[in-house]
Amino acid sequence: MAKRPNFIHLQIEQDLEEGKNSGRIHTRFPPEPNGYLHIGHAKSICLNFGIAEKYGGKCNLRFDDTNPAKEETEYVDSIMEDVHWLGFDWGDRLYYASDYFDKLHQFAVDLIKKGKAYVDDQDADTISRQKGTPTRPGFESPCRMRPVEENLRLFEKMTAGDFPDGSHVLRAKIDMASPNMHMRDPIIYRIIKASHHRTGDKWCIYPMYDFAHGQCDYWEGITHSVCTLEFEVHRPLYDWFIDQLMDSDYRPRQIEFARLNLTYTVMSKRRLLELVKEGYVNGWDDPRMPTISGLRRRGYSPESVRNFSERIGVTKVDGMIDVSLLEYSVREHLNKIAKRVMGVLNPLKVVITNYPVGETEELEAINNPEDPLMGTRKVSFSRELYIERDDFMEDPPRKFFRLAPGREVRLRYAYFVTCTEVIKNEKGEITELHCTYDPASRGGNSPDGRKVKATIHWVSAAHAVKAEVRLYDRLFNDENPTGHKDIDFRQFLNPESLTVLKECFIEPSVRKAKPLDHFQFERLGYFNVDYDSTEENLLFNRTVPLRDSWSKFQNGK
RNA sequence: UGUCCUGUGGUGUAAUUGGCAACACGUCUGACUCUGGAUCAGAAGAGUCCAGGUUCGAGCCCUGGCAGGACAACCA
Repeated sequence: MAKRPNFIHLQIEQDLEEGKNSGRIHTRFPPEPNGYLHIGHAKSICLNFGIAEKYGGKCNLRFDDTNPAKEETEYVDSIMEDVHWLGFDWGDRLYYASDYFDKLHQFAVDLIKKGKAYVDDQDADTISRQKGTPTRPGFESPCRMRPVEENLRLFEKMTAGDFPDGSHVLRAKIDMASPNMHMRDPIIYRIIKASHHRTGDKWCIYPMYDFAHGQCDYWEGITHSVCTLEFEVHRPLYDWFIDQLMDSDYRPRQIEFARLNLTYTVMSKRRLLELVKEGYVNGWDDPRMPTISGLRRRGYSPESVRNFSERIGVTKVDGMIDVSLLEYSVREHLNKIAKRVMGVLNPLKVVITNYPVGETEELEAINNPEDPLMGTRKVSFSRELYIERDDFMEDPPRKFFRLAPGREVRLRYAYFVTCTEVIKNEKGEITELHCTYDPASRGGNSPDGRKVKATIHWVSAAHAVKAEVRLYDRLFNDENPTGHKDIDFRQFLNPESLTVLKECFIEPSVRKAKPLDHFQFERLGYFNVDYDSTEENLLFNRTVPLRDSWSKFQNGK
């Protein structure tokens, strides 16, 4: 896909022109391992790794693991898997904020010695109240004037674990009257007596994110710290820390961009975690989840996610992207690569009354009309078939082109058939169709050149394999589930987001398919094989339906 | 009564030094088609948040408004 430069690229190019960092470009993707990555992170990953690729630079993967209470190894593993799946690699540059705990601690001690940090032993409420509000200045803590020696001693005791959680914090001494809340003597270290996923029980105190992030960037030689808009107001604080640290004119440049919002979805790890924990979905990788692992299981390809990221662009405008753009991106890619296959989701039996009993023949079908190199395959035809229930109407409206009593249609790659009889049960439900076929139309064309208005898909009843197919719809039925003041986002959960069809019949060529293999079920949509699928119990997920002007017409009526 | 950020078709992004507001998705036509898919051709849809100003000329520069968002976790 053609990549056009976004505003961050332009700023980087300007830095390059000015000869900053002697032409070096180094970015990083810094997730907190407290949940699975989602499509919004994909945007950031594509941006950061993309910048490195574009300018011949490097991109680090760094886990921001400064809060042992929320972080787990499971998340670390999933994040690495997802970044790789998207097609990016951090080489030997895998880092953790926890790699810098010693340096950070030393830096804190240095700040104390310089009189720029102090231990506060007031409770959280009091400290919070003293901070003021965005429109009112804060006032100074009585601990602010504590002598350096005492601060050093207290911080040492904090480090040694002599104090309980929450009893003491270390604060930077900046300006309680600053119009920027983040400069009002921010807390930089707090006591958390929890075991850390990497450092174990070595530490009782942990740096705050704000005290770690900028310094990690600095120590890693990051030239461009790309992050989301909400950190814009933190930038002066990060700069303040770097001011205390820097020994040359090198300083990472932070550039903020707008996080991704998608219609009909929620995009915060906290809420996604709630959906998982409360059982509204079946785990982080439920195909209805906007997580990278969910999209993967749903059948999205890495290419389609990357193309989507490219297409939406990068700006500072906090907007909302239409999911239809994401869906367009998968269809676009899958159309090129997915093998075509015939499958009947809601089967209706058809008997070809003039076809010999017990006979079977092989017909040739094209695997992908978009790509001749994908070749052809044989599909078996016989007297008893299944077609899609939706492809027959006993009393069709004007614009319905498919099968109806007395009407002739083409069975794809096979024959022209005409419906001669509709069989019903006592309840008046259609159970079976009788048709006749035209032997001269073998392969799908009639020698006399007569036309049919529709081609429908089918499978041979005797040859088809049974499969379970899961149809997914959007998880929420409101465009902006979290955008309503007094209504919880769960209220907008779509009760029909998952439809399980257990009696589907697919042509046998899919039997050996492996999990994650993509298919187009002709005329229906793109489907992929689920992780839980086996040769005996085939299981497909619908990635996205095909564009469908007939259903659009129907719904519009 | 703050600080910072952002306002361009329905949505998302472009517009070089100030020079006919462009592209994609979506929508609607039509062509073609053994997928009501894909493809191809075309159409509608904004005068750039508002008001002034500078200029031959402003989406872009200046002034003043308005609207939306972020910031008051010992979260990141």
